[in-house]
Amino acid sequence: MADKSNTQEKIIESATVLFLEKGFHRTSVRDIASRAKINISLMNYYFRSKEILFETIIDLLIGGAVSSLKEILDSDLDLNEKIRQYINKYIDLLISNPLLVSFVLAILNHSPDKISKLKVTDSLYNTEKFANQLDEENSKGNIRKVDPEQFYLNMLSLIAFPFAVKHVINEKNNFSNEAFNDFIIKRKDIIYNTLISSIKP
Amino acid sequence: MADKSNTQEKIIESATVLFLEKGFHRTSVRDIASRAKINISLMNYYFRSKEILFETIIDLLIGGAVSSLKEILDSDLDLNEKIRQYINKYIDLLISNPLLVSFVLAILNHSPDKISKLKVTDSLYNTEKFANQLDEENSKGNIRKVDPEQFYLNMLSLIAFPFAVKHVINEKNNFSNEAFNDFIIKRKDIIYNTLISSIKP
DNA sequence: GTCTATACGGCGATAGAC
DNA sequence: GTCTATCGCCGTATAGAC
Repeated sequence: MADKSNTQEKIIESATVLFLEKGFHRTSVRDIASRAKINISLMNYYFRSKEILFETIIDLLIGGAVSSLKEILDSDLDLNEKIRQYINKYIDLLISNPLLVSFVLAILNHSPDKISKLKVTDSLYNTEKFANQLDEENSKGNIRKVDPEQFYLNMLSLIAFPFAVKHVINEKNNFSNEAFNDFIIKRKDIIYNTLISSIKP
Repeated sequence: MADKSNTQEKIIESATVLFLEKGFHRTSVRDIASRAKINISLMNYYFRSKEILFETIIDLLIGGAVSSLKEILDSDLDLNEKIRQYINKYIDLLISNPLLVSFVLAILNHSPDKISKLKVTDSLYNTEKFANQLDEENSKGNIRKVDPEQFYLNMLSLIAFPFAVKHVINEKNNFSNEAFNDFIIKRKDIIYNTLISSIKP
C-alpha cells in the first residue's frame, strides 16, 4: 500500500499546474510524470487515461460551483434577482477558472460522445424550472413572450463566450489579465441589463 | 510535373472531408494521405504542416465571407440596418460552415500565438468605424451610452457561441441538424431584438 | 518539380515482472 | 503499487529516384 494516495495527489497537483498553464493538448503524460517525479505508467494506474485525469481535475477545480449554479436556477427567487445572481456567480466562477470554458469546449469538440458524462455540462441541462418561470411571468404579463431555450442560450453565450476568445480580446485591446478581469466584471451589469431589457414588456 | 496541381487538390479535397467529419485532432495526416491515395510526405511537400493545411482549408471554406462581414461593419449603413445585416450574414456563414467556430476556437486554444495570423480572426479586429458610429449615435441621443467593445462582443457572443455548443444543444433538445438550423435561424430576429432593445434610449 | 521509401523522436497506453 | 520494456500510433524530415 505504501504511500497510498500520496502518488495520486502528486499526479493531480502536477497535472493541474500543467493543464492550467498549457492546456490539455500541449501537456503530455511524460511532462506530468516528470514534474510529479513518478513513473509514467502510474498515471495510467491511478487514472485510466489522460482524458479521465483531465476530467477529474476539472471537476475538482470547479468543485460545488456548478451545482450551486443549478441551485440558483432551480430556486424560488424572483426572476430578475435569479438572473442577476446567476450571472454574477457564473462570472465569478469563470474568473477563478479562466480556462474552464476553453477546456470544456475542447472536450466537446474532441469527443462529443462524452457530453452527458461531463459533470461540468450538468448546468446546461435541467433548465425546466427556469423555463416554467419564464412562461409564468409571461402569462402574468410581467415579461414579453420568449422561447426559454433561446433566452437561456443568450444568457450562457453572453457569460461564457468572452472567455473562449480571451486571447483575442486581450491582444486586440492590449489587455493584461487584470484588465481582462475588469472588462469581464463590467459585463455583470451589461449582461443583466441586456437580458432584462430584451424581455421587458 | 505530372498532374501539376492535381495532387494538391486531392489533398485539399480529402482533408476537407475528414476535417469536417472528425475535426482537426482526430484526423491524421495518414488518414488524409490514404484517402487521397497519395504518399504521406506529399502533404508536407505542398503544405508545410498539418496546421497550415488546416488553416488553408478554413480560409478556402469561408472564402470572401469574412471580408464581406468586415465590409458591412465598415459601411455607411444606418446602425439598425447594419446590425441586422451583420447578424444575418454571419449566421448564414456559420450555418454553411457549422464547424467553423469550433475550429477557430480549437486553434486559438492550441496555439494562441497564431491568433493574428489567422485570416478568420480578421473580422474581430478593426471594429473602429463601428465603434465610432455607436459613439456618434449616442451623442445624437439616438441610443444609450455603450462601450462599443462590450457591445460588439455581445453581438459576437450571441451569434457564435451556440455553434460552439451545438452538440450539447442538439442532445438536450433532441435536435436533428435541420432542427438546429431552424433554431439558429430563429435567432436572427432574437439577437437583433436583444441587441437593439439593449441600446434603446 | 514531383514523388517514394524510410526513418526519427515523441506520444498515450499496456503487459508483465517485482 | 511500482517499474521496465515495449507497442502502435502520430507529425515531420530527408535522401534520393524519376
